[in-house]
Amino acid sequence: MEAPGGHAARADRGCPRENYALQVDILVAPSGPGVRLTTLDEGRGEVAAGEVSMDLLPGRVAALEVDRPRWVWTDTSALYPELLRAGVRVERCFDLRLCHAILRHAIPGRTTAADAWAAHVTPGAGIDAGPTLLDELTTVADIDPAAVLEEYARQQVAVQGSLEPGRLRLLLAAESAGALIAAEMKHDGLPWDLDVHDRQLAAMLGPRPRTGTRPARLEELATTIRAHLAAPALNPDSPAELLRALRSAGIEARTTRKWELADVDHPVIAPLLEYKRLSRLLTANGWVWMDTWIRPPEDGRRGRFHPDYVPGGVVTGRWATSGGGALALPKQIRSAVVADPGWKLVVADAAQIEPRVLAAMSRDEQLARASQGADLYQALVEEGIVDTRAHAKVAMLGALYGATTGEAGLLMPRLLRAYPKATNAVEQAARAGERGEVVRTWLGRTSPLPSATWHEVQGRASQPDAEPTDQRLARQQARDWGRFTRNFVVQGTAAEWALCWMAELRRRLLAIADDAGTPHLVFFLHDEVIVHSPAHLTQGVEAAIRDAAQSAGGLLFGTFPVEFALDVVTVDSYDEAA
DNA sequence: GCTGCTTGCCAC
DNA sequence: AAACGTGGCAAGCAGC
Repeated sequence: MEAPGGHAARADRGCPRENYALQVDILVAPSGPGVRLTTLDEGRGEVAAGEVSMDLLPGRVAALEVDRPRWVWTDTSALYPELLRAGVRVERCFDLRLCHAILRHAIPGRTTAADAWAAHVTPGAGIDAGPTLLDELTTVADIDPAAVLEEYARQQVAVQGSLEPGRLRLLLAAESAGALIAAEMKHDGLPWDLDVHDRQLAAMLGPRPRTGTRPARLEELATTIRAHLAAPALNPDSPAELLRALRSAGIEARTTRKWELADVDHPVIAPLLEYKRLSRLLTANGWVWMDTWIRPPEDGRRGRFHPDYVPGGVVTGRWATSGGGALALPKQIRSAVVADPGWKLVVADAAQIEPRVLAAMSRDEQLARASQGADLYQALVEEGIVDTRAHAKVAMLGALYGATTGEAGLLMPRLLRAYPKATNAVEQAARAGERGEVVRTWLGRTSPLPSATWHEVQGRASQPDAEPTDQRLARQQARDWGRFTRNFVVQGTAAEWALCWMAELRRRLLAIADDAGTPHLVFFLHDEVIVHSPAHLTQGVEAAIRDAAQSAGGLLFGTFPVEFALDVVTVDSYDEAA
């Protein structure tokens, strides 16, 4: 059986440093019907090379993996799944496609300890001068081995020539580790109990209906809604129809959004909101979704949900997902995420990760002090900055997202006074964005430049004959981009911390394996992980998760005294986690 | 029938 | 009543 713990056994786990000093890279490049493997020594000289057919590749990789090389290949997502299917895993890789995407626009800006995160001008002054083979790449099949080696060398030079090669190297390593983890998580899948899911749906919607018909509960609600609105033919799923019907019933709604309707006093509102809630559940995670995305159980295991994780899929460096909507797994159906018999889920999420990251990257000692406890928001209350935890959260998120109005806007002066370094940091990033400049994360991922249209609008507004509407539009647009760059630096750095956390965790989990199996990552979402673990190993897993978080903090921010608090629980099903 | 846009809602 | 960042996705709907 293909256990998640199918890793090649190693005698010398847990002391990688010494071994990394003797780093050997093995280049994997398509060649004819198979691949060409080229072993490089530390001076990047070729020491061995050979062709291998695709069907023999997994065996060859497994054999070579004993020496713990770093696999250098163009695209983990294209190659690694096949190795995984053959039961072969690797410890380290360098993903040329992902690293290229980072380096392509990296700016060799001057950085200092105080403002290393901050914006640096020079649009277009990326490390590499022009497009390379990877820019036109749609498939890796046509790249010859020499071109792969050339790209690798280029990237090494780019890193070496940057002003923070250490940070960039860490980012590329983390990004590449993420690519391995993403493929492994897709391969292993998230344990899923189809019966629990079906019961949950039936309890809320009624039993599974024939294809193409509404479940009983939804049909009932639709009838009630039609009666209240005197609209016998109304399809509640059509916003346009619904809006017309609401209006003829005397309800002055602008849209049919739930938060707008929630304030309306009318007997149709309650059943309508209930309809929306259930309809969403049905269309997003109902029986069709179940049939499409859950692989049925086999020999003693539960079913599995296998979403595609897309490392680097979000501009900020967060992962995207594709298929099954794994980015928004509703709380309502998390009870269907159930560990296999004899196994547990260890669920961990980083508490208030973005404020903590902001404290570290801005070197704000005051905010770092607030990070010492488990609840940073509560610390703001205890420090007397705000009066309630809710206010602390609103104020902090407002600062990170660029809120100017409402409660967040009102609380902002207090935050400015209490944490000048942290608030300044995000303000600087926002100002840079408003000017159309590039900003960078702590490890050096750079924000995209605004579009040509954006610049045109700004240009038009600065003409002497500019209309007030032009100027208003330009100001609006500049602020929009400023909010984006403001959030970019923090969200992106938090994503870097999370990548390091996972990479460190993955390494530690391999050391926990025993005969029952290897605890392994089965889910990741921005600041949260789920590890599927044999029940008797969960204590070690919890410790590994905490250790990994501390290591990640150290890797990024050295000795700066910021804490990365976690909420960690061991449960049978995901809904039991807070 | 296909494609792309809009609306609305889920997650962090 | 969206304000305030990043995404994916389903259904409706207009246009080809």
